[in-house]
Amino acid sequence: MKYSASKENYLKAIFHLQSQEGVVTTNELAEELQTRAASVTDMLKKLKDQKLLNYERYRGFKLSAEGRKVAIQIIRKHRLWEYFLVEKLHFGWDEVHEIAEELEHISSKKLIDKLDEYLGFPKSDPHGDPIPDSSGKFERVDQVNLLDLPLNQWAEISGVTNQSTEILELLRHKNLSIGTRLEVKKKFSFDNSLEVRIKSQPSVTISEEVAKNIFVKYDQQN
Amino acid sequence: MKYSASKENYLKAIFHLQSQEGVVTTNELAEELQTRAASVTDMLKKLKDQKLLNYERYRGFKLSAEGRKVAIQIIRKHRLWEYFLVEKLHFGWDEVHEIAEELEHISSKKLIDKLDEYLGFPKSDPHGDPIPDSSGKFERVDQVNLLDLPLNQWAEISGVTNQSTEILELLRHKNLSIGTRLEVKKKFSFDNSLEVRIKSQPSVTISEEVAKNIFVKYDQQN
DNA sequence: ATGATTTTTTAGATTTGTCTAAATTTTAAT
DNA sequence: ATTAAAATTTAGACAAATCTAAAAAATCAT
Repeated sequence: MKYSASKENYLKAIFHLQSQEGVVTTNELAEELQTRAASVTDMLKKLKDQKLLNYERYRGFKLSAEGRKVAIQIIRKHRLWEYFLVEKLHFGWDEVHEIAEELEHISSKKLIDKLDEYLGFPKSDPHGDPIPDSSGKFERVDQVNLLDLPLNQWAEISGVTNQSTEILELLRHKNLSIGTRLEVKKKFSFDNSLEVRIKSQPSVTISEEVAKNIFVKYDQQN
Repeated sequence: MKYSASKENYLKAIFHLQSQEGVVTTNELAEELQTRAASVTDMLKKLKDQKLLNYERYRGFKLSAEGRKVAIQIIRKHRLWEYFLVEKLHFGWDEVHEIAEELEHISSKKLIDKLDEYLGFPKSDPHGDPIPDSSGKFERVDQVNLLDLPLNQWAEISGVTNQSTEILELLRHKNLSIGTRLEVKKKFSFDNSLEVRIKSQPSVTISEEVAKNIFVKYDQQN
């Protein structure tokens, strides 16, 4: 079965939202997709007709098994292309999201499997997110939000959720990227900002707004 | 400026047709794009409004300078992707056309320039067609149609125009591909079929229908 | 050169995905 | 338990790209 780019974007967005909230609402999805609630309702009906979605009007919705399968394949494509762009074409990891948004809709399954092989079956993309394998399985990484990292606990940045150019620019400026090891030295309860120390560098301040989007993995070494 | 995939396909098709005939007609283009003449007329008006086309009703049409520029960039993308698929992902050269038809509509200019660099600025694609450079210039290859190759003249296959799966399958079966050296041993005027000899292999027969689509370069060595 | 044929265009519909404005349903507050 | 507010859906419209059927223009054949 082949779906339009628009439908694929809906499925992907619902997948992301439901993994945070369980069930998704119309307004949430409209916000995520930068569109109007009425447009979302229209599309929900179509997705339901195609049995990609469990949806009762006014009741919220979540993907069907089939819808989930399709969404995961789109995510697989997105992340493999991002990996390709960074590792092979030497794009900065903050430049690749938009391009991958287009590439993820190329339909050939054979293409994506060959690309996967060519890249050496990578397990995570340049933002630290896991890449599903050909059958749709992917590792759940045990990452924790930077806001929840205990003081003086060394950890490694493993992912950034909000992939806007703006946040990525900010992180780059502060010398933070996937793989950077850091510890939280202080938390200010007034504005929930953090003071973060990077090995062998002066510490930097990070707002709650930014920290919310940073996920880290505990670091064994230290 | 960004154009829809559909418009890009029209521009590309017009480019190809006008390079053979000078001026293009509605029916020709409808045939090429497997659509109806009425649909073509509709689109011609839009392309004219966007100044991509010189078109007067009932009079035929050709690309404007701008339309030509856009078409060449699409062709550049198509051929670079084909090269990538064959050289890096190890697709057969007869499998890549369809996939490249999708990839050619990815919009990022930076992507395509980086891809070009990554591939080592190739001058021609796996079908032997020249790849325009970043500024739109490309080599005119001095190729001749196989039907026009004199008897007993060694030459090398440099291109195949009709890139349907069917013809490529047939060629593969007869051990013919880009780069194959051959000479025409006999021409049968009854059906314009050819008997062709490949170095160190028994000769094969090729119908006019197939030969029409094969272009060759004269071979110095022999 | 004029009537027949072919080509091209127009008119009007259809599909997909979107929108605004209005109506309906749910939820929240008193 | 009502009512006010918020969320969601429906109704109706629009743009892009396509289609069929009919009309108009160009070309061909005698």
